[in-house]
Amino acid sequence: MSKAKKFHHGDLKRVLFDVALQLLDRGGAEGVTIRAVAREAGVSHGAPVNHYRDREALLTALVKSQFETILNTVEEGLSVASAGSNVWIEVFATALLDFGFQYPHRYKLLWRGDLINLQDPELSKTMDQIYDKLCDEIERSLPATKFDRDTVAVGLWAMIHGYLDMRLSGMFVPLDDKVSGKPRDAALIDLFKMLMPQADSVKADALATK
Amino acid sequence: MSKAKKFHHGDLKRVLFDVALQLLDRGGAEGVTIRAVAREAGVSHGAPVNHYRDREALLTALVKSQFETILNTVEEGLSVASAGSNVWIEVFATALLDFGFQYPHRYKLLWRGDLINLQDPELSKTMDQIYDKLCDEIERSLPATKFDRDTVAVGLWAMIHGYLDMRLSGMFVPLDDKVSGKPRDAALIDLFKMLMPQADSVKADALATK
DNA sequence: TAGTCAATATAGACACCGTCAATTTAGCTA
DNA sequence: TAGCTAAATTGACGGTGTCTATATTGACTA
Repeated sequence: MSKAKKFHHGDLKRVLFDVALQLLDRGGAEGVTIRAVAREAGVSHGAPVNHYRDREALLTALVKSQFETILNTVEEGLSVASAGSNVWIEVFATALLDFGFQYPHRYKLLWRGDLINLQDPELSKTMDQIYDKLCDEIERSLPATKFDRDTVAVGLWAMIHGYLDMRLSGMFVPLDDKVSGKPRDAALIDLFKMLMPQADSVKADALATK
Repeated sequence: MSKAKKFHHGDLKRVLFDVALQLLDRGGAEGVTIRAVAREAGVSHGAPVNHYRDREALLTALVKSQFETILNTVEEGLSVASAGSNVWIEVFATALLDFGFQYPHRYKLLWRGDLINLQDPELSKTMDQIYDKLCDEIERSLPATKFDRDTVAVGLWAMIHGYLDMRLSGMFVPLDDKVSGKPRDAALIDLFKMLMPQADSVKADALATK
């Protein structure tokens, strides 16, 4: 007999997870309270402790699953990218940007180190996998530059994350790039591509904005 | 007679502000509660409402003051920077990085759009002033590129903010750049400088493809 | 000097929250 | 069927923000 459908309310752990994700999308991390999740799941406020030790554990589970989603998106994108090109920049950037704009509250939660358990080994592992994928691609397309591949990896991730974070915090109004006419996020990707040395063709492509 | 030192506990508004900043540095935004601030100020939990409408107003006041500090640092740095050079990149980046590493909890609060009042006109004004300073410098040192100056401004700010945010969230371990031997944040500044025309041959070349 | 009054501070209440402890329930198994 | 154990309930505790009614203060006025 599977773990599911065993007790009073069936697979409560799954229900709690789904409800929590729903509440997150609706009202942000602030709205994901143990009591609200229990209420929404039709269960007493003390029930969740049997499945998630505390609020931190619940939020950590949410974050873990979302990083796994992002990892999958990145892996899928890279699997169809041609080697040697710097399509990986777009793959990685759009994976984050699309996710962030589609699920702003989920994205914000990813970086709430004060609410989740950063020591969770599964969480670290998933994050490392994403980072390693990024580094692998840099290594392949940037054999030797004056920059450490980690610096390029951190630089790209930082720029994308910073842009998303500021946008999702409502800190500034997004306008299109006045030169290329592209949305700002696309212009930022082009900007970053300029840092890639061997990409004369790519650079030309990036700059050939009409 | 000034507003200060007028009632029961003297300039309570000032005391509340100072205590709140202290609590912020100690325990992050989570630790800045109306009741804790009142307790620390030796006053009843209902007293603060006379000076800050609610918690959001108190936190917004903190954020406002910190952005003003950053603006001052940027202005001072720019006042001694030679025109036409790329020094503004360092001035802007180090203003944020130094502030963030010195006061991590203050920095994190700056971007907690869910805790503060983003509509506050004084707050928007200070943020706009910082952004405009940045754009002015870009305009002066990058007369004509394929990129909108706003894209360069957003790109720099996003990269610095993203790096700081990830570092302060405890999301990754900082290592030195293996090529230059510099700390990662310094390497990121160098990375960004490559986008500026008068620095290296690579980007001058790229920009020449206009 | 006595009186007025608005600004300020207090104290209590309410509805939340997370978490803990004691208790009851449900489902499996021996 | 009896017993065992995981799961769920219930109630409590201390914390939070914010709202009320009440009391105090201090500055100005008559």
